[in-house]
Amino acid sequence: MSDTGAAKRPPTIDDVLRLRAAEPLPSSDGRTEDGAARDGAAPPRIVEIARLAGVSPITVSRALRQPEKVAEAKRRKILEIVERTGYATNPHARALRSGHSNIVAAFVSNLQSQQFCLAVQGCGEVLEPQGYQLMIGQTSYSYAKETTMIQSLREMRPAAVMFTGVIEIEENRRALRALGIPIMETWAYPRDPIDMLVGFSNIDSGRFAAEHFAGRGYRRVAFIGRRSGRGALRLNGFREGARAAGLDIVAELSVDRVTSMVDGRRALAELLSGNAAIEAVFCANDLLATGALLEARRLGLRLPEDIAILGFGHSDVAEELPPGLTTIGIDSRDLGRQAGSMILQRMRGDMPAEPIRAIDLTLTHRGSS
Amino acid sequence: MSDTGAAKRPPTIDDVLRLRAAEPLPSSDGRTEDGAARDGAAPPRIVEIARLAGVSPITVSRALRQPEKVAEAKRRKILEIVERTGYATNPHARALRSGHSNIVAAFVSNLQSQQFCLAVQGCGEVLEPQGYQLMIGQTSYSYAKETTMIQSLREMRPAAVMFTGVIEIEENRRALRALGIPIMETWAYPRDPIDMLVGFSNIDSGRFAAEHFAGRGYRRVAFIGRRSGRGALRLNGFREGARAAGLDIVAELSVDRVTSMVDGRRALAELLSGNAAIEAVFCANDLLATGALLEARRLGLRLPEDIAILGFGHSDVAEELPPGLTTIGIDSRDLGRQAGSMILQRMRGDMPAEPIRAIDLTLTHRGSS
DNA sequence: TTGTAGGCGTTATCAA
DNA sequence: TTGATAACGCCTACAA
Repeated sequence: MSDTGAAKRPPTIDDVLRLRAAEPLPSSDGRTEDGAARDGAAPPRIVEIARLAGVSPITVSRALRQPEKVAEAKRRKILEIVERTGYATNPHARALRSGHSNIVAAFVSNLQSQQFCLAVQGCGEVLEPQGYQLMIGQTSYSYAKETTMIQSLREMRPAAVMFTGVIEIEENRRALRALGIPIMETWAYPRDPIDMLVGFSNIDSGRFAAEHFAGRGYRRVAFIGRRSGRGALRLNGFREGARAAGLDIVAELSVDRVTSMVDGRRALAELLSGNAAIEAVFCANDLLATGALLEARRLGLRLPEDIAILGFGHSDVAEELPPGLTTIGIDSRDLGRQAGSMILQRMRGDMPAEPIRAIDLTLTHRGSS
Repeated sequence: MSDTGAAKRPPTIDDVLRLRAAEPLPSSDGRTEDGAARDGAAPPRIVEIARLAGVSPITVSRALRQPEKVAEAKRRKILEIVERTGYATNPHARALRSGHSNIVAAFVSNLQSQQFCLAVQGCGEVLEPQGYQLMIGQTSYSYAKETTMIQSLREMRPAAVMFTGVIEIEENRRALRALGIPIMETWAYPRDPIDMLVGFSNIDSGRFAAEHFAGRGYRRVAFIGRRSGRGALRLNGFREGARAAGLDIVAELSVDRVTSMVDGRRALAELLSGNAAIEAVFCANDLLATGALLEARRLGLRLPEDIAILGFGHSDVAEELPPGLTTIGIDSRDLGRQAGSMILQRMRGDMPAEPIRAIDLTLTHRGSS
């Protein structure tokens, strides 16, 4: 049925042919007298701008790329014509000749993660006004896919690459380095990033969690999370912090899947079915923590009196679920913005004074702990 | 602090210079004897493949693009060499010469929407294995941004464009049509899509909601949602359905912002503070519905006895929040996949028999209604 | 400060 | 079925 309220309309042959009819070229060069292109006409080329300005094409190119090298009056005239005609450089011709495009490749581990998307958005906010286009790809946490995508970069010739994560495979690290362009890694704090980094220590976040529990007077604590990747780092930090603060980690529950809250529900149920009396649980991410929180409420437990729950990720649902989830995390959009501006600086040829930046971890305290 | 546990390390000059050292070219043409490129070497070109195969470049090009036009033996040899050397066509040279790239532009209204991201993912799943790259942009529900991005397409020369929405501005519709490439609109069911459509009727979803309420025996119903865009369509359908089923719409609450659950909380609170006794509320999206559900529980209301709540969007949180949110929606990933395969068909030059496809709306019944 | 010459890597066109 | 030729639009290198 149609949104206009009419009965469902079978597509007519007109629908099918409409596109074919779209491109009549009324005048010889498809352009009005002032050089502005009309719909359906080929966009203006640099030679056209040059002709209108009475200069050579290379001068137009310079007026756009290195304005300081073109005489004031000419530059103004050229830019005015560019504006009027809506001229835009053909990015493919530029990439072909100059060897690099205006595309910045951004790889997220998972498009479903609000935090990763926020980081990419932040990065785009900085880069897009400068004429760069973000090309977003999803690695799906798969090394194979990561490798394929990194290989495809050789031909794409992006101006820079950014990841919501760090690259661990040495071969991929080498391939990226060999591109000779700015590479940004994020979301961790490795000893030796490929090129640039805006990250935070996952180990610290575990320590932070332990310290928080200690400060609130909990002694018998537990961990839920993955035993690989970032989860493992958070666990290591949690252990360290617990030892330092004299806490007992009475249980560590490893989950393989972290795809929905159900995984967190199950994990908490399993944890509670053990013998150890648990006062507080640190969940390595908010999806697990949210599931755990819901399960605790379903079981009629009071939070935080019967059990305290702490998550990681600053997810927005966390705020709304009574009694509110306490969560450790970063400002992902800010991470993206910082990454974007460092990338920008590098693309302009400057080396940032600090190619490695740390983002602050913060704890948002709510009712669950 | 570092994830390796070491103390925070100030970046050394090595960090800064590492990238500079990345590209030594040990042999004259930076390539091993079998033609395979090494890290840091320029990737092989089509002439190199042609030389190795003892044919002309154009034959290599044909072997890749129109294999049926190349003799069996030659084709096999060429493809074997392509495989061995890791040759990949330079996309910029191809785009420059042929006039179209392998990029498919995908515009989402909002990257934070899981449903939109799912649709884009589904589309990518179909297109990427065929060698197309998805370039994702965010319009932020802004006409200005939409217009800018559409203009930039003229130069990007994508192979196709997809939107999680429909284009309303006539100028943008014309600009898109003038690109002469497949255009895919989604998420609604307008009378006259630009080119292709995989959509569903937002009006129908409102009718569906009213019918559901009628079937469950609710009489006094209400609506929460935006008065513009899709929200307005859902309201129209809800009104129609209510009239047909003999329901009383005792309140229609318009919200301007739908950015967090808080908006839904507030809306329900406001609704309940009115005089009308309300039995059931249809919320135009799940974010609002989730907020409303939480608010109802906070107020100690029983769902669905004291108040029934119905959402739209099949969001995943909806499942987990007790007593479970009843929600109308579509399979977004499937929408994306269908869109992708129609786009693919068009890019290959075939016209799909049905350029307009309807996606089924389904209702997932849970405890809230 | 401006311009000339030429080529980036591929594919359209036409000829054989 | 294959190849020669030229051109896509721009920018690097060099010259004036």
